[in-house]
Amino acid sequence: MMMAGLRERKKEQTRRRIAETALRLFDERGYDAVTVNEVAEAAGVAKVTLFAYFPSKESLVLDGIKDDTAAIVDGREEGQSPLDALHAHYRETARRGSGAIDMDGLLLRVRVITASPALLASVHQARMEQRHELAAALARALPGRGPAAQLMAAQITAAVTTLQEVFFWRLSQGVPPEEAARSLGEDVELAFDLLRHGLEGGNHEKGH
Amino acid sequence: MMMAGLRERKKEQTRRRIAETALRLFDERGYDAVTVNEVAEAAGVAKVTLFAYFPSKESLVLDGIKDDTAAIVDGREEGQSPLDALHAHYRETARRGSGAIDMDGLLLRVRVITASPALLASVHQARMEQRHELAAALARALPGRGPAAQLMAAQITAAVTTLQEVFFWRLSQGVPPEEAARSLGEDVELAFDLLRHGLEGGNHEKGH
DNA sequence: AATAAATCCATACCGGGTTCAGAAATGTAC
DNA sequence: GTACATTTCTGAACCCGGTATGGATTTATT
Repeated sequence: MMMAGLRERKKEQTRRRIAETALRLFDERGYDAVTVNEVAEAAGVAKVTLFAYFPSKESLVLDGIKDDTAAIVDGREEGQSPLDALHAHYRETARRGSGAIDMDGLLLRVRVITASPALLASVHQARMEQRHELAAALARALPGRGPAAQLMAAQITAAVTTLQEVFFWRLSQGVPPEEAARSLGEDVELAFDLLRHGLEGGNHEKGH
Repeated sequence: MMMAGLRERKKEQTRRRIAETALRLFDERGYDAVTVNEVAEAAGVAKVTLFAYFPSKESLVLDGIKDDTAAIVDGREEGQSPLDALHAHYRETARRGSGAIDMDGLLLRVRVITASPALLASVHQARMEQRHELAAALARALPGRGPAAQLMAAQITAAVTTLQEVFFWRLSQGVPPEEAARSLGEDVELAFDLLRHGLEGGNHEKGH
């Protein structure tokens, strides 16, 4: 009859316990200084069990941090340009931003990530894959020549990435979430203005 | 009297032997499937010795593949904008391109790299560092607000990266080097046009 | 030939990650 | 509640990349 499974509840519980233990230890002593054996022991499971729940040490931190730009492009409304769709999405994200998700957990994660070169490398790797998917989506959206889509995807991904970085950098500097969210709103407009009209186009105080 | 060092010659020779052996094995059987022990053995040295010459397995392939955009910006002529300096540099690179360096060795390296997720991740990591340096250089060059410099650095790095990728992709598809170099020249102009005037500015056939 | 310095190597070790055989827990049937 | 199948967990051994160490070999100088 399979009635909501007690097994599955325990599994989820164990999974959360492992992830939380790991994040706490990483924050206390640094990602690289904590071994997965310690995490497993502190969480009360065996190393093998830990790796049954998480495929790698990195995934203990990076579980579900994606930002699927390709899906946004693919799912845009008829007649809307890819750039407009992305602009609308990130404008909306910035507006929601402040109160929506739990800032504390997120900020903890970001703190752990930015403190570890290994995790940063992994994040970057994920972004590369995302960029390739976006390039494919753009090529679908505007079937012109290849290199243009790749160049656009690269620049868009770079801009979005930088928005995230600047946002979290502000938060880590102690800027209160509401103000950081407001600045993010401004940065989104700046970023898409740069994307649309170029680095030497507008009023963003650049000489010659 | 130190007469040109026989020691140093032997060292260089050993170093080359290790690197060439590694590249050959990686190309034959794949980077991940070859252990450094095998490389060391095939090159006739001990594992420890290999790591005395190269700091990591990756560096056997990625030795000296950087592309220092920050230095180009810092070393530009008086009155020249950062973007112009970079544009001139890559235009020149594309012109020289074809005959200058040994395409075969380079192409072999690129083939090995693109076939290995681990190496790709490492390349990407290096680019991230390069991007941060470029952001610092841009902030020095045009002391405006912070986020703009970071956004510009991100977009420029993304464009340059994509130029390389498209170039090597063409080569790997069998396009003859001279033609690939010519296409690279065109792509350089396209990329900097996009950078200067934006993704929806010019004549690069984008509809919406 | 003697000596100082550089180079090399065997071995043992560490941490991340996997494999495997079985122990423990859970679900099901009687 | 007992018996059995299935899932989950575990300890131990192992692989690979990388480091530490102490000694052996080669090279350069006198």
